[in-house]
Amino acid sequence: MEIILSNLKMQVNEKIYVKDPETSALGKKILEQSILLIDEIGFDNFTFKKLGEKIGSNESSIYRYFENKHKLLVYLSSWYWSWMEYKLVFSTTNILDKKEKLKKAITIVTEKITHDALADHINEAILNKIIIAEFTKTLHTKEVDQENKEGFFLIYKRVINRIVLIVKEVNPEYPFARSLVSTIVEGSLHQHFLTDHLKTITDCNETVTTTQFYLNLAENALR
Amino acid sequence: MEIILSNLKMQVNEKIYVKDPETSALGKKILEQSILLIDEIGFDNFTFKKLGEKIGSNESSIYRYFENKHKLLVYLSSWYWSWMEYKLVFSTTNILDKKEKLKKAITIVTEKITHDALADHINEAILNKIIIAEFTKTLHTKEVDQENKEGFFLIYKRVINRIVLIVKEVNPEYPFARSLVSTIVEGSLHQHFLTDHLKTITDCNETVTTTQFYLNLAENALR
DNA sequence: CAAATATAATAGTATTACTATCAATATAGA
DNA sequence: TCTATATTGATAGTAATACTATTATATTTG
Repeated sequence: MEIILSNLKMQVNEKIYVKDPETSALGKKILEQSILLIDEIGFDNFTFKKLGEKIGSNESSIYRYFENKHKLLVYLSSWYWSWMEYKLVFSTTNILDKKEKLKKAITIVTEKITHDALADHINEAILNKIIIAEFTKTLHTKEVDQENKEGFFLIYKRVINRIVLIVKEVNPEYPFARSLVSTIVEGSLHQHFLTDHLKTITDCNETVTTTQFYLNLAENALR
Repeated sequence: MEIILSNLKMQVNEKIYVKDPETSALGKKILEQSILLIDEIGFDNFTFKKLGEKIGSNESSIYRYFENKHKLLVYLSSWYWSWMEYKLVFSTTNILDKKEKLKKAITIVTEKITHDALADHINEAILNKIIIAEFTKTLHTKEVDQENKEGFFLIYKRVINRIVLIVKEVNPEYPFARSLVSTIVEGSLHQHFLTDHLKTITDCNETVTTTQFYLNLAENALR
């Protein structure tokens, strides 16, 4: 997987950026360091000025890549879900047993990422932390319908619909495949968040994992 | 229920506000009109200046009730979950059958609110819309641990833990009661959001409801 | 009626979220 | 290698945001 992924460029909708950050050293630096800075101070306190200082670049240079910080977060999220899609496709294609295939898929999307490091300038473990803490903000805006039309969330939706297909293979009669999968994908981010911050309303921790909870939930739902 | 609730003051942690908005006409106007304005323009575009203009009051007067707009959103959320707790307790106390009790509880927390109007200055249907669109933002901040310590999310957690108790009555062996309930409560807000904005990744709509999906999910999980 | 309290009006600061302009530098092509 | 072009950096500036402080004016209460 490492060989394949390190040669692949994650696909991100062109409308998200002004200039493709993967095409220059500065662009890659923006991606790399914005992940670290958002993780450090949180997306709400994150500004292009602070990022400029961190990378020794001017604020105005960053604006040449992204219109605003929201679009940067949408970009990072798209990158993340594109990466997730590769992991998903790669790990499930050769599994013949349908139930095993679904198990693998659920494991991939619900696991906490701890040490993957396939693209040199993107730290996937920290990006996963950002997705857990901030992904919801990419959707919860007044512009969501417009941005959805423009395809900003295509990859995210495609990841979900790929798993929906696997669910339908396991149980074609189950009437809530899409809601089940979107609940698992979004819910697992939420459970990770609760494990980190509101432990009294989750059972997930180091020993009982989010993955176990959702494997159990899906298995019971599709029986 | 109407008589009881209209005489009850929802409990909200004192640390959330500077001055209790329920104690004055201006305070109530702030609550009433902030709900309408946040629904109209979205929380990100909402400012105390705009709210001041809307209610014919000065920005500085609003700051005497709430330190900032984040605390106002936390207040509105607490009010909402406090109201939800009353509905929950009131509707489930006299149900003896455990499964029926759980069904009722899940129905209460997953239903879309369309016409309740119990507190004269708070429009619960619009508040429910705000909770669907914006509640996640009260939790996803860098200050979440500090604010959790100060009790900002107590009522929300209490609502979840009340339902957890009912789940445990239905099936004491089930090992994921807290995660199941937090998934249902948060997930149903998410499914409502998807129904409104990303229809391709949900099965919930006017005919197949979010409530039906979660009733089915919980029933299968606890079998 | 006086005292206390609440609200309004005004002004001011620091930060944010940009945009515009121009100079410096790197790069790529002829 | 020279030159044109693209890229980045530096500076400046604007409008809006997120407040704080002060003082004046109502309003309530004792």
